[in-house]
Amino acid sequence: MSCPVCRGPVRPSPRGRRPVYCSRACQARAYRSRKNPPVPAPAEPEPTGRRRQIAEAVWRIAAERGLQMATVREIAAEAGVSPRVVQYHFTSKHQLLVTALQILHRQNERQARRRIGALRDASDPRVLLRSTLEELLPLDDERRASLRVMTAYYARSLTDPALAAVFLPEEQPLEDLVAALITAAGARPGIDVRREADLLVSGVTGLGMDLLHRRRPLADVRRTLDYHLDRILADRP
Amino acid sequence: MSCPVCRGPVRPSPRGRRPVYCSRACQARAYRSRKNPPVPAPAEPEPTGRRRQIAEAVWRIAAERGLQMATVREIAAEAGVSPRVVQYHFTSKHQLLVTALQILHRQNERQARRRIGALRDASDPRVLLRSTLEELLPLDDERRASLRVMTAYYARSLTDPALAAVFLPEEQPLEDLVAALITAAGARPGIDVRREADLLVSGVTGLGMDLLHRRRPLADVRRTLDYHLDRILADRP
DNA sequence: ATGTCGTTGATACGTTCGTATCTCAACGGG
DNA sequence: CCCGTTGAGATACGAACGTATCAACGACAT
Repeated sequence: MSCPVCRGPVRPSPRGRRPVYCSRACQARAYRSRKNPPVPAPAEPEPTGRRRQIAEAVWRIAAERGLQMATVREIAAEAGVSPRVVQYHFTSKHQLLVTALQILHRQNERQARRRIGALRDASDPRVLLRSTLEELLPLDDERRASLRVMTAYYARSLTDPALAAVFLPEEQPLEDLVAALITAAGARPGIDVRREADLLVSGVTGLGMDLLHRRRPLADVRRTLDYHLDRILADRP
Repeated sequence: MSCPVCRGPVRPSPRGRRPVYCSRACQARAYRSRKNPPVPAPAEPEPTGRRRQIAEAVWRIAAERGLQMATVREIAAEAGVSPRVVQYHFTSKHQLLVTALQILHRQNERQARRRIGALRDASDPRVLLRSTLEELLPLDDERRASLRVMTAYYARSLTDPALAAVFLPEEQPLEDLVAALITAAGARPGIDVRREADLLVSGVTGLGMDLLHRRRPLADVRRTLDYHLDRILADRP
């Protein structure tokens, strides 16, 4: 209950943390003597990805336990920080949720572009189209988790304009891309590329949700997809 | 090469034409649904009274403000009863949410059957098929609200086995119905009815979600649906 | 040596949550 | 007439929620 430097009395504060030192001078002196005998330096691996680190905690909680379990205290524990740190880096919980969705949204887009871009040179347009569509399916743990998070956010966005704004602004670049890929791969005569792209994209979305629920085996989805690609695309020589 | 009825494997025959169905029973079932498309009895009426009154309050709150706003006190206020009454008629909040989902699920099915059944006599199979698919779209306030509620529940069911159990147990009667309706309306040669039904149902589900978000105009969805029905079904005389 | 600034720790505040408890009115059969 | 059962009101309780407050910290500048 006394100042560890000058042994003098410490005035208690009416609120918040109890003071340790009796004055700013004693605090500085304690700091200096603590630093002079230098410790090997614990070396922090984290530069300052605090906001991202916290956002990732939101994703994990939302994917595993649902968005309603993403409380400030849970998020902080999952991120390995104190609740105060969450509070500091995001002005409110709502803003945190919106930001976490924005980051995930951008990352998904970048990830998909990267994966598809890797195939662009080496393979034929049909493989490219198929990969683009499969990008929407929960084919590995990462995409499954991401799809679960996006699903939770989608439901909440129906009653939260700030979240809806993250989903909406773009005007259907995915459908455009799929339509372009169909054209590039060569459509059979009589095929309306736009309408086929519309049903393919929304259909793969729906099939992905069935996969999440395990309401349908993956092989079945693959077979359905193959059938429709065969149907739409002209035979290769 | 699987049975279009039960999806099981088909044993090839040593003589003659390759079998399409895995058993005589499946062949007969396909014939029956081809001749007389399903849409069975209107089923039993829903329970009335306090429990239903409270369940409806849950739906309204979930549709308008989201499932996370459905607290016991809010539900009671929306239903016009005291919180104690909610507590009395449902042992816990979780059981209330599950029950509300079950009732809505059954009601949706009954409603769809009724609406489709009304068309059964007067119109041709193509109209029947189209109406069945449009039943999944938010075409009026009632269906829009219902779809919003079901979407919220779907998201939560990913992390709640009791809710998932309401969605899962049935083995794809909707896809079966659509497949039967396609067969009844007359498919073009080369069409795989099963695969078409799969993509149609999941596609309409995805398009319905786009409609909820207003990410896509209704006329666009209607045109996409028309295109695919034209593509699948043989021309009528 | 002290000041500044971005960051974090510990705790407090006021509210709302789901649920439990206690109470009473109405009713029907013995 | 008593008494057990059913339905519902009023209120309490402990936990968890989002957020607020302020001292302490560590790096750097002066």
